[in-house]
Amino acid sequence: MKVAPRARAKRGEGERTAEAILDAADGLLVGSGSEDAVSIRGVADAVGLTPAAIYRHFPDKETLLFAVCARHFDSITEDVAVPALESADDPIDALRRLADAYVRFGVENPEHYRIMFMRRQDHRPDQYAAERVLETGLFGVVLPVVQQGIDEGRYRPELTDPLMIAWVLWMAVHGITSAAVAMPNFPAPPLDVQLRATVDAVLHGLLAD
Amino acid sequence: MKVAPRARAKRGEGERTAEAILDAADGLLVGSGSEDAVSIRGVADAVGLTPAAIYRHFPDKETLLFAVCARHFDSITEDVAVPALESADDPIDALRRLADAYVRFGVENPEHYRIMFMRRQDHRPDQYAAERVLETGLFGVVLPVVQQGIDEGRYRPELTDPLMIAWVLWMAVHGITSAAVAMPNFPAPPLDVQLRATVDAVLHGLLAD
DNA sequence: GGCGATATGTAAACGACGTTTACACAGGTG
DNA sequence: CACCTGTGTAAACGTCGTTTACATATCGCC
Repeated sequence: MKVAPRARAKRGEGERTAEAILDAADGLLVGSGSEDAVSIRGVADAVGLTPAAIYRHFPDKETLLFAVCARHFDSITEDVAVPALESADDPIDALRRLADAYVRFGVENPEHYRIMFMRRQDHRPDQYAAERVLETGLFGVVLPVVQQGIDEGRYRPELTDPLMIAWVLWMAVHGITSAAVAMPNFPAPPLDVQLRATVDAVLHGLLAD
Repeated sequence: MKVAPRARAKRGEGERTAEAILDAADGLLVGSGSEDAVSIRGVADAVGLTPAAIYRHFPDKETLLFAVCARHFDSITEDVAVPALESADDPIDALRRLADAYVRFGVENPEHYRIMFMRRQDHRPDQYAAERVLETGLFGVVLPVVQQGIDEGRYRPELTDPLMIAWVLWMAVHGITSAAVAMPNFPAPPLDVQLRATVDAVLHGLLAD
């Protein structure tokens, strides 16, 4: 999808070009549903630049891909997590709604999810290391909710570490999401049934009787 | 790692060459720990053939990679699952041991695990479709164990579908394994602690009081 | 107002990759 | 013996990420 050459950006306007590159890359990623379809040359064509020009804005392809996904994932907090929290009755109901939102976001953006959470460590640019993933991974939102549940005495008394509780929950929804992303044609129970059963079981195990 | 040219196989001996190719590819995969390091040219060099000769034995690179991983995964049943079952006291203890073996196998063969369970559907050769994964995924071993637990009345009475129980368990261990494979440097609890907490919680949720 | 520094961009190439095509040859079968 | 087929090679194709050398426009500064 070649496009008319992009007008050269003025000095200091490079950030606009970088945004256009992100838009183009995201468009290719969403449109094709495959990371392989996003090539530097393809992005350059789509944005009206030369391949080499991409490297004025991103050090390599991995960083570009992660930047695309980070933008996508940033929206999950505002568009998905906050509404889920606001409509929840209590800190346990909130977790159920967050789990639902998380899985839905993952299967609706499968290639973004895979790039973010299912790649080799080596393919992860430094600035998207573990700490940052903790935020985009919704951990920052979930932890206070878990803490609130602890404070209200909702969990089994021996469970005092919010990180461990949040981790168990994340692993459960991440398992479902990554399996759905990697094996969408699997003869598995419907996604909502899976999720319901898993969250029920995990919460049953975590909550006080 | 170029090697002396391989003696031409006699008619009908092509299977030996295919095995040598699998060995070479597995060696590269294990040695490098990265799928990217396994190139058709590299495999050809390691086995003493020309790149084009690889295609006499495997239709494409994906199929070769999956064949390598399938061989690796076949060993999990014999070497890992069976011993775990034999040393178990009861069908619930068996599940704990299987979960342990599963996660350990995954983190010890991370690239094999990723290729098998964390790739795009499109990259999966037809013969390694969902049904086959059900076997290599230990489902064939787990299902009877779950059924036995149901028969013994160990699970909550409303849980009557062994597939759903097995699925919930698999999603939990798959979540842990795939997270460990994709993000080994994550500031997470130690793997055994995670696993213990998750399996405890899930089983607590699944089992009768 | 010119000048140099720098941000932005291009043209061309490099080396590696998966794969295909055309060809070669050996060995079992009729 | 002739032929088919399994096995293998040489050479090429097109694509990819990336680098290098070079161009040019714009801004701050004297």
